Amino acid sequence: MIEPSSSRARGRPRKIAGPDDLLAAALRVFAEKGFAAARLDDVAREAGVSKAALYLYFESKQAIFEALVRSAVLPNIERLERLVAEWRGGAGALLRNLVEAIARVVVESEIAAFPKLIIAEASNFPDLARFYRSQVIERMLGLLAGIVRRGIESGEFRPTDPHLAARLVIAPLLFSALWKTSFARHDATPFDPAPLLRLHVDTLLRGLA
Amino acid sequence: MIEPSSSRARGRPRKIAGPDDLLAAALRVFAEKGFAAARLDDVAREAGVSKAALYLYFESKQAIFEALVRSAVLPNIERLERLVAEWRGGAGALLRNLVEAIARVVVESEIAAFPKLIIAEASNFPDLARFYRSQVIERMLGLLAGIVRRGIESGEFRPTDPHLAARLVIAPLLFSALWKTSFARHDATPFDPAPLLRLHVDTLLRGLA
Amino acid sequence: MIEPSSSRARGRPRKIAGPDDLLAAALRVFAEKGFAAARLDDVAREAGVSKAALYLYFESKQAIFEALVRSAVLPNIERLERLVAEWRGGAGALLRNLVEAIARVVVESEIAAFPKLIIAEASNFPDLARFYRSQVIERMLGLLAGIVRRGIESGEFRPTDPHLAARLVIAPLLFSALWKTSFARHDATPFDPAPLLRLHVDTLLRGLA
Amino acid sequence: MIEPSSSRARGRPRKIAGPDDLLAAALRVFAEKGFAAARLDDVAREAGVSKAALYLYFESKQAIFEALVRSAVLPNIERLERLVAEWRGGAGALLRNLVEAIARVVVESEIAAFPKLIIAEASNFPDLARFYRSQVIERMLGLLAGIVRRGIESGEFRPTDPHLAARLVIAPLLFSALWKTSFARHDATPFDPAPLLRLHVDTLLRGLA
DNA sequence: CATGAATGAGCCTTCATTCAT
DNA sequence: TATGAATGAAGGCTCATTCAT
Repeated sequence: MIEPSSSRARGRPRKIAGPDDLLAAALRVFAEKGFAAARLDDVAREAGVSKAALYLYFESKQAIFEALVRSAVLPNIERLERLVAEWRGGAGALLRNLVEAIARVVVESEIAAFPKLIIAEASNFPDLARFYRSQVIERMLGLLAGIVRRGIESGEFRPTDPHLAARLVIAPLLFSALWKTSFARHDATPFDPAPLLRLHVDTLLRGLA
Repeated sequence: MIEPSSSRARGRPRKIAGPDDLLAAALRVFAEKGFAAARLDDVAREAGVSKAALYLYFESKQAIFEALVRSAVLPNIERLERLVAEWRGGAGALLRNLVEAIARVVVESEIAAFPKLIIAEASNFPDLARFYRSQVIERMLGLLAGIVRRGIESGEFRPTDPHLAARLVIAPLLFSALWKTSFARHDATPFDPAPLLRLHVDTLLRGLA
Repeated sequence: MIEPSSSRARGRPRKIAGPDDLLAAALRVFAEKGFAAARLDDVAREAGVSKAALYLYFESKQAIFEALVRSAVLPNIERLERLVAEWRGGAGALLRNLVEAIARVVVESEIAAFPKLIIAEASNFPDLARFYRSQVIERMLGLLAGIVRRGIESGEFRPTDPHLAARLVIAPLLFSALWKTSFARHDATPFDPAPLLRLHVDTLLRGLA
Repeated sequence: MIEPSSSRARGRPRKIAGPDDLLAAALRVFAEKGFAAARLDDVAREAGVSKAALYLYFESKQAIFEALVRSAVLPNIERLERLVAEWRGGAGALLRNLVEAIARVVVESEIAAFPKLIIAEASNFPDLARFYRSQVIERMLGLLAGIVRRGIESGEFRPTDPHLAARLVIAPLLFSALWKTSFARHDATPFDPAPLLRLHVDTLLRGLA
């Protein structure tokens, strides 16, 4: 998870920048410029360290990018998987809950920038794209497909292909994340995906019923 | 529209490369690498001309990118607007038709690369992002919102916010386009968004009914 | 052979720098600083071109070094081999002639810098060292060993190991080349290996007799 | 002399690294890479200390190099001068003895790397080159010239320029040292200059007789 | 004494852009 | 119109050197 010093001891004020802070800075710069257009000068300045300091923790610019992706996604996926595993209730309500949970992350954290970054650089970093696809996308789609399947088995949903339905669940979330990172910047009113996602869940649940 | 020499005079076949060919080559390279990582060497080689020749038609790399975006989107938007204007029938059937029309373009042409490019470079080229948003996104969303509004007025759809519903229509199309350009590359089976989009329209129309 | 424009058409004044000129400049700078301490800025300035121009002809700094070594040695070796092949006379006189020929090259050309460069960088560029050893050193030692063997067979020389004797012939020549490139620079009187090499041949021929 | 802690107080074994150990490590690294390509990281690791520790004893990388040269050569020169001063016998036998003594050092110690280092860096460190030339080369040549002069005066040698003859004595020794440090590395059989140097002395003494 | 962490300066390399032909 | 050749302006990366502990 990319939060400043999230792995540091609580309560003890930190003086120096650790790898997590560097990754947090890198995320901000990469999210802004994209990987190729981002300059390590900017990442270093954003982190408050010298450019050379980046090389104390990472082998190369590409290694920073890879560490960023690898470090930021798993905790969130795992949180969602826990939410699903512990759920006691109907499939529809779970879907609604999941979408709201994801929406909160999209709104509040910088994580919304990852889809943009992955999409932009997938063909330049095929290994990373494969990693992200298997560790994030497929796991999340699998999670959603499982919920849909449960809903079908319980009679809550009509029979459909759960894997396709999972993509239908995701699509407006992805839309919101991309909109936030790419277009919302210049809007007068702050970006709020909540109404869209409420309508999304309402409509989808009706559609699947 | 990015087709080799599509805007050239009919009847007089050309051998040498014109601006449209250069843009077609640029689209292929930009789609593959992204704007920043793309080299004009590659664009020139892809177009079969010298690197200097690019500067006979365009002021700069950025100008190529802008001309690319500006040239490629309007014809398609206009085609869709014509399709909608000429439609005689229900709103649901029109939505289904529109989604299918867009899906065909996504599958068959290189146009599917534009969303990726725009999303990736929106913050580096705010003017271009604004242009794309107003000329493509807003027009398309407006089109769809109009259809939804018509459906609501005719009683075909339940009352919803047409602008939000329009985004729900778009989201799986965007998902398909991005999947094609970023992840489908390494799949064994060729990418086919048709089943997903069929389920999408089915579910959405049920959900909006 | 590293001579400005040696491969250019005679009589037509050249305007632009070709690879040979770049190598000639590189030799001067590498000879002065050594490979690692040499800056491509210096090579470029010495050649009168921009630093980027070096990359029109060579892949990297190392490639320049390798091309330099590979291009400069063969013509000279071949000249010596021709001299030996065409020799009609005694082994001793041939040795004296060879040493004088080499001495002239050492004095007049920049080639004397190669031993220093190879010796300094042999362990950093093992492939290049192997190339130089097999294409220059071994060939030259073979040439000399052959002459010594001829001298022994003709009774001109006493029996000795020709390969060792060849090294004895070379050693003062190497000494002279290294002295020129490393120590003679700061001497008041210009460096002249002739007296040393005269004594060398005199003494060696007496010693081998 | 570069031996671990050779100048330390006798009887008190030390565990931590002193300046002599650092110089010994520096010699190994410089001999391998050359001065410019050697990294202080490597020197520190070779010495088993931190990179910062080098700066407790030396002002700079260049200072290490200079201390290395200054410390390593004088003891050996003095040993040779003592050997010569104490010699009771003919000039030829003394020469043979000297060459053998030097050959042993070349084979057994790392000192053989100095000629390579000095030759490679002479133009980058003119002061050091001057120091080495006056304190090592000139003294050694003077020593040898003195022996030759004695041999001429005693009638053992024919009249020649003693200074030139001294260079003839040195040349194959230099050749051996350079061969060891630059080319012998990749040979299957270990490098042994003894046969060459035996033939050298034999031939030279005959030649001077 | 000793070091881990940090950095300023500099170098190799790339690439969008220009220009003479 | 078209290009091969050339370059200025960075950017990634390295490394000798410093400093707080």
